[in-house]
Amino acid sequence: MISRPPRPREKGIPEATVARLPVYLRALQVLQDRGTATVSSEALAGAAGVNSAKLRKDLSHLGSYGTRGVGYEVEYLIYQISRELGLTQDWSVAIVGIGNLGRALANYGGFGTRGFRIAALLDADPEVVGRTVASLEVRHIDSLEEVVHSKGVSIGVIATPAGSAQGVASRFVEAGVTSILNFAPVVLNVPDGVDVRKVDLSIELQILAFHAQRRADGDGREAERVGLEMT
Amino acid sequence: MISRPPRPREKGIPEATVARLPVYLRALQVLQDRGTATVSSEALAGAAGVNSAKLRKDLSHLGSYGTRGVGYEVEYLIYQISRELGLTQDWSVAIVGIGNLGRALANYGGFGTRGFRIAALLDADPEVVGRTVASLEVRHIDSLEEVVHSKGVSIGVIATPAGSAQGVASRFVEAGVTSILNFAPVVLNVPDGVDVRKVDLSIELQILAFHAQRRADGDGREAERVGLEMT
DNA sequence: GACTGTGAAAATTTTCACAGCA
DNA sequence: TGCTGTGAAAATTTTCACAGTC
Repeated sequence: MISRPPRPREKGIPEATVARLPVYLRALQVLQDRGTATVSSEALAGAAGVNSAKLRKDLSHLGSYGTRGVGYEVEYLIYQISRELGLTQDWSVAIVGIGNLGRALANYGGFGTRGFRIAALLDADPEVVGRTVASLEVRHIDSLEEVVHSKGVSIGVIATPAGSAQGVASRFVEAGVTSILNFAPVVLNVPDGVDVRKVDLSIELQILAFHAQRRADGDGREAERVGLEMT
Repeated sequence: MISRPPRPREKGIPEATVARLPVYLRALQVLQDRGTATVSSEALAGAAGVNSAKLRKDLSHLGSYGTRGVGYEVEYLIYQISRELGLTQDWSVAIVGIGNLGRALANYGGFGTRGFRIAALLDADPEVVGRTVASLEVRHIDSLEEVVHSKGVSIGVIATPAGSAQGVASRFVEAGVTSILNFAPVVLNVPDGVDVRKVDLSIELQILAFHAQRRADGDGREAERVGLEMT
């Protein structure tokens, strides 16, 4: 145990913090590209869109990587966050459902953000199978299990229609994939130990609509107070 | 004030609750399509992937729409949630950036989830401008302001490359759009009162990677305890 | 003097557990 | 009896404010 490099905090980084680390990482990479060597919590927080106390608290969960009176060394912090997020290794990703969205995802350069590699594209439509997308040949969904094993896929991305998503998820799980990113508008049912995240356009729109309406209502009440009638 | 229909809770629905209402709504619509008239908090919570206490607490913020001993009437609850989310009116949406992703969004049927209407597609590339996507002609980004006003756009969707996103956001804001859904991997800077939500593939992947690594580390420690050595 | 790291307080969110009603 | 609605407790997250260190 003594010869191990001292991993600062083995356990218990709060979920809310984990969700923000990628944002900090991106901000840091922008700074690095600009040649900035050092950054204060204030400045980094600004670039990441959070307040500086939160940023410091978040980073403190990883360890003491800053220097009082100075700030954080950009390169070092990038390395530490990357390591914490598991980006120092490569994750193999399979995308199922090569429709408009799947194609967009496959071609999305940012996918190749260091740490992720698209290992396979799968679809059920014979029309699509065999085509080349993002320099990968689309394979038939039937080969999901084979592909997962041969390519060591550890993250499955589901970009199918809603109706097919649960089936694909179950097959991923069955094949041993325990991380799933779901773009289909359904709640996936998976066993404990499987991590599902969802990205859902219409949910986001609905949340925006709620706030927009609240703003409008507020204006309405404003008008009432001033003596106008609403219709 | 007395002749108004009694709006249960004018104010203060917790943000966490707002974020889940769309999920409940979708689950309810599935139930409705199946012809279910009534549902218990237990059953609806199951379909939405949350626990029943949370569901009941969430719904209690809207008012008392259930019946003790029975459950919730599906149709009525759909109406109440829709109204709360502002889906009983139509929201005009403009999408900027008609690349792979923008096309996917434009063609995404679920967009037309009652309440939203794609009013315009905009792009900067002369190659793309003028083409027809999802039965809409793509217009040049220069007409953003004109389109926002003439079509009454209230939600702007940004699907441009990272470098163009801030500029587009500022133009949206300048034109009076106060709700923005951002797919570009940058933090947008907007004034108070503007609501930005972001959808970010690579952040989601990184969060998945974090948990996947943690599971793997756990297994490692497991192995250690059992006397194996890691390499 | 400047800026981090962090206890402690405040705010928010989740969960519990049961009173109350159909 | 069965299931909602909700106070109260627990857990999590955010914010404050300042001691500690470079």
